[in-house]
Amino acid sequence: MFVNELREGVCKEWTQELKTMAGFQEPPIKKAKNDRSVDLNANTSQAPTQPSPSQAANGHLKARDSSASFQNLKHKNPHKRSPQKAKNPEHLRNLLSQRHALPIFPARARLLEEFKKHQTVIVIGETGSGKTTQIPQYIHEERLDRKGGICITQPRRVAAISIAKRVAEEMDTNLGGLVGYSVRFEEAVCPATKVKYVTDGMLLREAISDPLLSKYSWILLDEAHERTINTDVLFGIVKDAQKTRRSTPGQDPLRLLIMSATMDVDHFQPGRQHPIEMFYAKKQQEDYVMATMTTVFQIHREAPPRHDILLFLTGQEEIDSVTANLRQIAKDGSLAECPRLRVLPMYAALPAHQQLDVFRPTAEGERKVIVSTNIAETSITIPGIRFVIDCGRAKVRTYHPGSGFDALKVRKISQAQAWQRTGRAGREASGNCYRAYTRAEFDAMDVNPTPEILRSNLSSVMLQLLAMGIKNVVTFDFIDKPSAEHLEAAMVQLTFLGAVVIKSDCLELTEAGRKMAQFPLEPRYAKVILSGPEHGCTDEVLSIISMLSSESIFVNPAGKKEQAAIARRKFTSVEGDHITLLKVFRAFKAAKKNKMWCHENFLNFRNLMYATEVRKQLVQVCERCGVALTSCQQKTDSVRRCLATGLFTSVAELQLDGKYLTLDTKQEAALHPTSALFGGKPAYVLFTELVLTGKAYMHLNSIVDPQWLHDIAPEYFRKKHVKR
DNA sequence: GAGCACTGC
Repeated sequence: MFVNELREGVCKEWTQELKTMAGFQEPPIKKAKNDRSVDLNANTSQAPTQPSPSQAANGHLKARDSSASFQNLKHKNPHKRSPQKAKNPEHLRNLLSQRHALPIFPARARLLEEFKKHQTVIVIGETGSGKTTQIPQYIHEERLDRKGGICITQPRRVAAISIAKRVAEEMDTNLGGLVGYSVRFEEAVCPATKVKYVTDGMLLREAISDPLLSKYSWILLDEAHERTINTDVLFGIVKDAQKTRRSTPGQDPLRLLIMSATMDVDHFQPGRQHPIEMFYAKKQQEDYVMATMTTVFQIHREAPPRHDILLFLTGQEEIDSVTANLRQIAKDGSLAECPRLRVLPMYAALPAHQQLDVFRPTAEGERKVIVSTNIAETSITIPGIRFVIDCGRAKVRTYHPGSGFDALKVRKISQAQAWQRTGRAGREASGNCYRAYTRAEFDAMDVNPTPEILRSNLSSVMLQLLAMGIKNVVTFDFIDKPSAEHLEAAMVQLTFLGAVVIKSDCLELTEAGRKMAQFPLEPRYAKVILSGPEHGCTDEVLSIISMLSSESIFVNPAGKKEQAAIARRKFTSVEGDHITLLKVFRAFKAAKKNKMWCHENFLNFRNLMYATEVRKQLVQVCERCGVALTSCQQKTDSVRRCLATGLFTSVAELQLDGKYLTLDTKQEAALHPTSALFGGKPAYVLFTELVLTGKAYMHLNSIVDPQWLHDIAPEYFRKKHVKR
């Protein structure tokens, strides 16, 4: 490709809109309320976090943050003081004045009044308004928590921990005393804990053993706008518990606060955001990759050096090819007058040192162009960006119940994501954002991304709901109801696994199902563990499933592919990937969990340590459920047989033409090139995951014996005409 | 012969 082609490119005309996007005299972005209409029952009200009459009339308020003290709370704990210093009266006075300066403070009395009047209250205010740290304290100060504690959920672990630390400090108590937290693998609580910050997943676990959440008199679901699958499910659970407690004599009422931020203010906070000029494509672009590349050079010709560009594209392949093209074109003579162009790719699979390259400051007379996936949308912040170019698309993983596929497809992003990308241009100074789509296309985008619960396999959710005593999952109060097909598929899977039986049109949990729900795992993996004693290999399957719960174990550094392949061969098993993982785990243990050993063997130390933690927890659940910890040592075919008890609906059969068809839904599928079985042609393979990318690939596969399949589920496999 | 990105129990 040549510069001339780009000069004549399709996207050189832009319409300019929204002169300044983030001025904050007026909220710059007019959007629909970000939270979905939350079903308000009769005794529900919406309380503003600031008693401004005009905004109160609007039903909710976008509080403005005048103090910057909380803004980075999510990312780091800003209080690295010694505990002794907390007793320092001056420090305490300082903390108190900070609390009083928060936007939420003037609304304190009004909020408490609403809390006393209504059992469910929705509080909308931006991050930094103080709702997460202050509201629990207000409730405690008013002694409204006498009959039970306050539990505040967070979608992320770090947030739960760091906010608990801050609140303990403000309340001048030790963390783990009056104020505590509880996340997986880590907690700081005691019987006297009244204010507890937890991850949403943690509270969901708690609800399995105590569906009425009887320890608490207050549940605060924070960051509800993020619509994580756990917060969504909790919403229904808590409402259910509230109803039951209300109608049960002797039960204390359960009070529910839904706390949500609106995306616009949340992501464009004063002090963190400079004005951004917006540009839309004048007409619809046929080739968005080409359009964005054209724009790079338009900017490059005009903008001063060190005004860096962040270009959002969808995936690794696209990014690598665009990076190569841009580097090639940058050598063109007509660009001699321009700053030197440094083009850098950015995506999760990139080796760590290459990822770090994007953070290196731009040199004098140079310009950086970062070509990134949506990893740069939220997860990382790159300094120096003055221009954002947005292709308007991203890859989204969606589960398809009909075929059992997880599809990884390029889709239009939502308006909320588009604004998130835009915001990346104005972190340090005023910036510009070029959208490679028209204003009309933008308007046609969804306001928010599809909630996770509508894109997921629901078998875990359904098992959890049943374990909490929710009889009819179909009538459960979902904020967004999953389709009948999704619910049906989960029901079928749970039936196959022997977790439920259908009795008089209702699902009933079996004894095995009740045990399966105890495991923090997908039901099919829990089933494998329950089958452990029968096959004498609990120990082995625990290791394998812990490894499957972890991120990738193998490291593939660029330039050392050969050595990595040699190292990997030591662990590779002809039986497949599961036994390969088992061999790695055993070797890791034998090497005494040594970091250097991992490095030498191209294994990811952190992820192996994580697997070790998961395994420890699973062992505890086994002990609690009476699952015997048997071991088969070298009899690895028992291990594979055991795996098949939970994964038997994920089997593919070799056809005469050398391709594989899944037995369940007759989909064509191929062994993934990273599989230990790749290149071989076993008659039957068991796969862990089926992902549709270029084509349908089976990930993490093992050889299975068809006879085992008939032993495990005779009727199912007779129908599938599997030869023994 | 191929890998969107997170989070969580």
